[in-house]
Amino acid sequence: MQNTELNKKLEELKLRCKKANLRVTKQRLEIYKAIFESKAHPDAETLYNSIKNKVPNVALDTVYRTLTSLENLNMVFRVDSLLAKARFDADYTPHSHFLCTKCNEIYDIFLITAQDVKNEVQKKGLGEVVDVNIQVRGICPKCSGKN
Amino acid sequence: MQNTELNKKLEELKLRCKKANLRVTKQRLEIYKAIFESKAHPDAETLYNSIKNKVPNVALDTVYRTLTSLENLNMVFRVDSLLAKARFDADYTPHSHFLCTKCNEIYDIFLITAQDVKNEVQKKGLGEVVDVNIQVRGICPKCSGKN
DNA sequence: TTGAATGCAAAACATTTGCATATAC
DNA sequence: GTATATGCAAATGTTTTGCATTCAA
Repeated sequence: MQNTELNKKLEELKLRCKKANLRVTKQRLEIYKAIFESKAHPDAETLYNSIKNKVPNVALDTVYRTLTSLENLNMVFRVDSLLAKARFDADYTPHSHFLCTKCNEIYDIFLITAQDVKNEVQKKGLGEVVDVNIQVRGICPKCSGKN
Repeated sequence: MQNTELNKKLEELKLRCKKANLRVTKQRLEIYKAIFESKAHPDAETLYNSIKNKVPNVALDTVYRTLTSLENLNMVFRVDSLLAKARFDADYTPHSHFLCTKCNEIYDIFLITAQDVKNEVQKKGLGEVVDVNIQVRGICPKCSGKN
């Protein structure tokens, strides 16, 4: 019995598809497998190329649509930020950002941990730190009340 | 004497322009002012609209070019990630990402602080946390050696 | 059978680039 | 005067959408 971990995940994916009334398609399974098996945090086009041999006629837009559904099923997530556009800041006092998924607002939050992260990365020799970007996604107090 | 803080910053901007052999233009000053004065982390189009009345003929691409130069001068920075494309991950074990600015590689790094951030945000009532995204930008050990 | 997923083509959107003109120095 | 920045237009690159067809349930 090989790939137990992957097989477990694939069963989980099938289960979640069923719960969400989504169909289990070859494309969804192959795209998920490709992400699971890669350590390179692939983008849509990379995934498209890596599954072409298994799903010859697959289209790039199917990859995009599949990524969105896998994301909604909480089977994959994006490594970059959720923001569609670049947004800018001139405030260099160390702070983090709270991105509200409801109102799309970005709030500055001040945490004690940004410097800690920098220290920890340096100390562990993981790389030379230029800056630390802590993004917290969630629902802000204003939106919490609303339905 | 009003706007001392802003004026200081504008002087700093002029100084850095001179050092970098960049010209001090009305567009650069106005775009910087608009970012400095806004708490909303504006995007390029928002900035474009907010300076139109002061620089009537300004073009959107000038805003983009100016944002790039302000970024290079370390007068502003982007709130979202540096990644041009969305990249995906299927690994839900709590981890952070080290983005190397040289090789463009994304490395998983395991820090003790992700959970701390979540706890701190919840405790302070800043919002309901869905997930914490810690991105560290820098230069990875592999690239550190190279020129 | 039937509604959801796919493939194809075209559109949408943010961002970038080429080039002639305007402008800071 | 000269090199850089700008404005305009067109291009680029990623992602999304409309629609007819295919396919999982």
